[in-house]
Amino acid sequence: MRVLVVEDETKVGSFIKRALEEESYAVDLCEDGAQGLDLALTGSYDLIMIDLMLPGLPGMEVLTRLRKEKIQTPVLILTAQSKVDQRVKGLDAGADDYLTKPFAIDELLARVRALLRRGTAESSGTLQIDDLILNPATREVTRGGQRIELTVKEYALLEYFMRHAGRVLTRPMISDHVWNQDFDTFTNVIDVYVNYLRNKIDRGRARKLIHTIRGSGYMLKVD
Amino acid sequence: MRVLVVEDETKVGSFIKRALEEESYAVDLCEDGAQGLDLALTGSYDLIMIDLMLPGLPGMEVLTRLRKEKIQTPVLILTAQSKVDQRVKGLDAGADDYLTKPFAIDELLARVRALLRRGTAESSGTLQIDDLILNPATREVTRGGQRIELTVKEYALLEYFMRHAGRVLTRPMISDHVWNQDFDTFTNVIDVYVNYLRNKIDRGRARKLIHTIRGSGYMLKVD
DNA sequence: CTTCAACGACAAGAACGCGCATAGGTCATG
DNA sequence: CATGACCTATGCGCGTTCTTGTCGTTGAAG
Repeated sequence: MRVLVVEDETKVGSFIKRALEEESYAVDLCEDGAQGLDLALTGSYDLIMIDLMLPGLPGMEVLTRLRKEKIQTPVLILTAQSKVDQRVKGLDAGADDYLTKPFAIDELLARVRALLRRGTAESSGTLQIDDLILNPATREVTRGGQRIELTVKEYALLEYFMRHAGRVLTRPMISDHVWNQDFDTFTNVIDVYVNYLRNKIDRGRARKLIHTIRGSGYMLKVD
Repeated sequence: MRVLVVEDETKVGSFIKRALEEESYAVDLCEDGAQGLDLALTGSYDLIMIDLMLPGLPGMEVLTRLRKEKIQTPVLILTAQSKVDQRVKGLDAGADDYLTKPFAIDELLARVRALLRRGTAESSGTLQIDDLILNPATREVTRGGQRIELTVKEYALLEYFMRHAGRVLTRPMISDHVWNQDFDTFTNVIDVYVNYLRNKIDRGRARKLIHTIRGSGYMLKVD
C-alpha cells in the first residue's frame, strides 16, 4: 500500500514516514502543497495524508481540488488545532478522517488501517485466501495455522496480493503500490521478492497460491 | 489495438511502451514531432499519445495538423505541467483526454481503455460471440464456461477479432493492429496464429467461430 | 472431369526472451 | 563486527514467437 504524506514540518514528516515504512507501507513524502497535489493527482496512492497548515497552497485547497478531479483516494487530515469547525470543513470537503496534533503514532497507524480496510469491502479485519490468513492489525501471517515470518517488503507484497486476489497484477501495478516513487523499472526486484514469498508460502504445500501469468504478471488464487 | 507514442524522453517513452505491450497493445514509439505526425497521418492507429513538450515540432502543432487532415483517431495528451490552461488548450485543439506527468501507469492504462472503448461503442466491458466470452479487464477468455489459456499474442489476436466480429479482416488489417510496424509482410505468422487460435477455440466444438475467407482474410462469426 | 496454380493449413523446429534461481554486494542496525 | 534486509547481476531452462517446408484444398481453365 502506497501512502502520500504532505507535511511541511520536516521532523514530523519523516517521523510519520519512518513509522509507516516499518509497517510495510511505501511512503512518498512531500513538504509542499502544490507538489503534493500533483503527486496526489497521479492517483497511484492508496491513502493520502495532508497537513492543513501548509505554506503556499493550503491543505484544504489541495483536498478540494483533488475531489474536484474525481480522485477517490481516502484522505486523512492532520490539523494542529482541535477547533471543531476545521474538522467539519475538512470532512465536508471530502476528507475521510482527521487527526489533531499532537497525536500518538499508534492512533495514526490504527486510523490508516481503518481507512484502507474500508477500501477492500471486507470489514472483518483479516484477509484470507484458502488456508492463508493475514491480519493487517498485527501483521501476522499464517498458513494452515502455522506462523509464517515475513520481512517488511515481503509482507507489503503479500498484503497487496491478498487485497487483489483473483486479479492479474502486472509488474507496473505492483511497483506502483508496493514500492515508492524512486523505483527502478529495469530491475527484477519484483521477481526476486515473488520468489521469496513462494519459498515461504507455497514451498512444500499441495495447493500453490501464487501463480505466474506469463507475459502479464502474477496472480494470487486457489486453482 | 495499435498505439502510437510520441515522447522525446526515452526513459518515459520506453516505460509506456512496455506497459502497453504487457496489456497486449502493439506500440510504435517515436521521439520526434515531425516523424510522429507522418506516422499518425497514415491513420492506421487506434490511439495516439503525444507529449506536449517535444523538440522541433511541438505536440500541440502535431495535434492541430492531425485534426486538420480529418484524422479522427483518439488522442491522449501528456503534459509535464498541471497548468489548467495547457489542458484546456489541448482539449480545445481536439484532444480526447490528457494526463499530467508524473502519472501512475494504472491511470494511463485505464484512460487508454476508456478511450478505446468509446471508439468501439462497447460499454459492457466484456465481449461475447456465441458462447465465447472475453473480459478485457481480467484478460480472461472462456468458451462454454470453460477457461481457455492464451499467450499474449494469441490474446491480442482474439481481442481484435472479437472487436470486429462479423467483418472480413484482411491480413494487412490484422498485422496493422496486432503486430507493430516492423512486421514482415512476407511471412505467414498470421496464418500460424489463426491456426493456434483455432486449436484452442474451435477444435472439437460443434460451432466453428473462426472462418477463412479465401483470397481475402478471416472472419469471426457464428454461421 | 481433369489438371494446375494459387492459396491456406499444419507440423516441426529454430530463435528469442521471460521468468526463476542463486549468488553476491550494499547498507543499516545492534 | 555480525547479522539481516534489500537489491543487483547473471546464467539457465522453458514457454512463446516466428520461420521453414510440405501437404491439402479450392476454383478456374482446358
